[in-house]
Amino acid sequence: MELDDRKKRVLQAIVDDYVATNEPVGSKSLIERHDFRVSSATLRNDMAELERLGFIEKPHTSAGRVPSDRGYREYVDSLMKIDTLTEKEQEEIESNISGSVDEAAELIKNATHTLSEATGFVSLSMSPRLRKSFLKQLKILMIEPGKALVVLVLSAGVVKDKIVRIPNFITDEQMMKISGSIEKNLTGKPLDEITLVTVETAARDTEIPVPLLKQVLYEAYTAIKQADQLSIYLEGEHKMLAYPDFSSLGRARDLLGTLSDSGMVAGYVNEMENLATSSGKKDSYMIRIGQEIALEGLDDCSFITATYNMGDTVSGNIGVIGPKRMDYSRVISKMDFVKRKLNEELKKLT
Amino acid sequence: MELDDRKKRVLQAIVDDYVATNEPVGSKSLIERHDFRVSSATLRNDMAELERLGFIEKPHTSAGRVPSDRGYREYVDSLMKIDTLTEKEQEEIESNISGSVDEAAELIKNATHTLSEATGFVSLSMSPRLRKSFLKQLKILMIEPGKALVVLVLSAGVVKDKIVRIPNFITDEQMMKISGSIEKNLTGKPLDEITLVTVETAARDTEIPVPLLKQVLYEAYTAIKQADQLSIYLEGEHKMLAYPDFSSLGRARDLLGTLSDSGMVAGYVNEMENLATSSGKKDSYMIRIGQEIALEGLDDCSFITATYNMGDTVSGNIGVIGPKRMDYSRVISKMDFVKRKLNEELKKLT
DNA sequence: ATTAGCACTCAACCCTTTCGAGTGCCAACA
DNA sequence: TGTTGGCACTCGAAAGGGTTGAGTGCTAAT
Repeated sequence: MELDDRKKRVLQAIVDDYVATNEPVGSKSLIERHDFRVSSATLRNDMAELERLGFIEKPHTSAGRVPSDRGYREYVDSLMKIDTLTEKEQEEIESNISGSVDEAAELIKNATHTLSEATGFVSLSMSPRLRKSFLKQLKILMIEPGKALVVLVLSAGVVKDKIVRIPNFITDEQMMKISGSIEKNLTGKPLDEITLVTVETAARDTEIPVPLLKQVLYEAYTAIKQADQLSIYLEGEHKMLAYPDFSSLGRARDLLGTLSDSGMVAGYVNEMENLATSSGKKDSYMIRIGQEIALEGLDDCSFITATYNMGDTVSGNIGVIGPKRMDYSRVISKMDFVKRKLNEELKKLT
Repeated sequence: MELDDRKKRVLQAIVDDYVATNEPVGSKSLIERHDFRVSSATLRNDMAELERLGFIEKPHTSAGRVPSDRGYREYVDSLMKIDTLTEKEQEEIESNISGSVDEAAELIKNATHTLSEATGFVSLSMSPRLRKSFLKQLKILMIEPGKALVVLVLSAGVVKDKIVRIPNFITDEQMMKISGSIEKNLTGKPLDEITLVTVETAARDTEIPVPLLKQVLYEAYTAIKQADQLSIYLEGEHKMLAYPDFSSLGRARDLLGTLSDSGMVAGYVNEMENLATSSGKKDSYMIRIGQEIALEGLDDCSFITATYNMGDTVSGNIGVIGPKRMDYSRVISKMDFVKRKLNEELKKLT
């Protein structure tokens, strides 16, 4: 069921035109805009065929054709050619991302912001998946009686901390001992190999009374687990309102409603990432179109993600959500460029 | 130019009805819904007068009346009666805010979330203004050569940290000395009294080579200043789309566009707070209506803020942004309750 | 000061008409 | 067999026109 050459061109032209004009495209206007050397009637036949195959559809009987999800899919998979950014576009992105930033989190935020600005769409980033990063330091600072700060330094230069409750009468010195022995025994271990048991055995030979010890260890453990938690950063939601695709209040509300549930979006991105990783087919970017996205209200959107890297074992995602009627080529090339720059900058931090 | 009694009642009724129905209210329907003991013609006269005075206006010649900004102002200033929350409402809020949370930031976020849920509007919180809080601890942790973590513990239990660059060859011991003497000399000082000079003099008598010292001190200083920076947290923007007041795409876009510029909103809130503080008239809450709000796109909104407290010297704001056609009484009482609960919980943390 | 009555206004709604881009299909053609 | 011109048909969008009804201001009487 391969499409013949002209049909491919027709589908490509339909997507291009529809993206550009937001009007269903008809056989006649196709002829006008493109140099097909055939008549409109011929195209009509081709279009009827494309419709039969499910690549395009008509909003109503007497309107032009519009690409279906499958049509877009075919387009991004084999028809579009990724274009390259102009010098100016590159510079613009570059100047926004680089800059003297000392924390990875901020850098990633910058990149996300830049991505949203550059594409005009919603952009997002997932915090790095730290479960494969390893512990470099663990300190517990006494803040006041009953309260301490657990500070974790992880590979890839990430620092996390958490305020925890501790027994009131524990001394500074005891705390040093505990954190010292946790640190000594767990340094170099990936986070996902650290369990409550590992923490407990790590601190076994400090001579602290067990009940005291237990609570501290438990809190240290939760601090470690918390560091491992994913978070998501979303930006530019309001930009979606500018696109006619969401000019119906209802659609816009559904969309923004879903996006506002950042936990849900994060879960979805994560799931997709896991799926892609485990299935082995790891492209440089990943596209979900329309109904392929298992999130309510995103039926008219496409969701494009890429993976950034921090060191060898740690990675996260950045992504863009826009109307599925988008200029995929531009968006992908921009995202790719942002990703590359981000990777470069992240490398500098380590 | 005091309004006579009946005119007050008329204005009040108009606001109430308009808030409830979102339809311009006419003399006849006023009579039906309220127990005025006069005829519609009389009300028409009153309404004409209220319009002349600028409290109400007509969308078009032959429609009913709608409160003007000034009308709402009069309403909130002297007509409305704040109602009390039902047990159930109270419980709902209470259960959402309390809970075992160890960090103030998280608590405030919870409160903001609750506020948005309870009102159905956009809610926001400003981070505590820490300039009046004082330094309790300052530690500098070496992370790796050239990189350190400055950890500040402030009064009111707030902890801030920042990764900074330091000279490569500085030793652990030297660092201890530096942070030790900064801490010793600055502990107890309010943040806003700490300047680069104070920091430098604080560490004067460590025997570290000056160039090294200078950079570390500078970084410590920036870390302190950064802790002092305000940030804002906004939630529930998408909820505004549910209100007919923003059913025009244009208005909705302007509104969400402005709200997405969180720096701008933060600046505005801060400015208002300063103004209120300096002018001395410190109410338990503060209302800005429609055009009174100096932010683009919020012409149809009202902006209500209150102040929460962390300890004696530190405070911040929580607030609600909703359509100006809102049930002020309910919103205010809810916000007030959230504020009180938040204050209670914050107290528990210290 | 209040009221009944009346003429007037104007957005909202509904109905109809017109318009035109686009379609499917067919018969003719290379 | 693929391509083409021609033609009848479809149907949403836009434009026009009439009706409705809630609401108003004004006036004269109470």
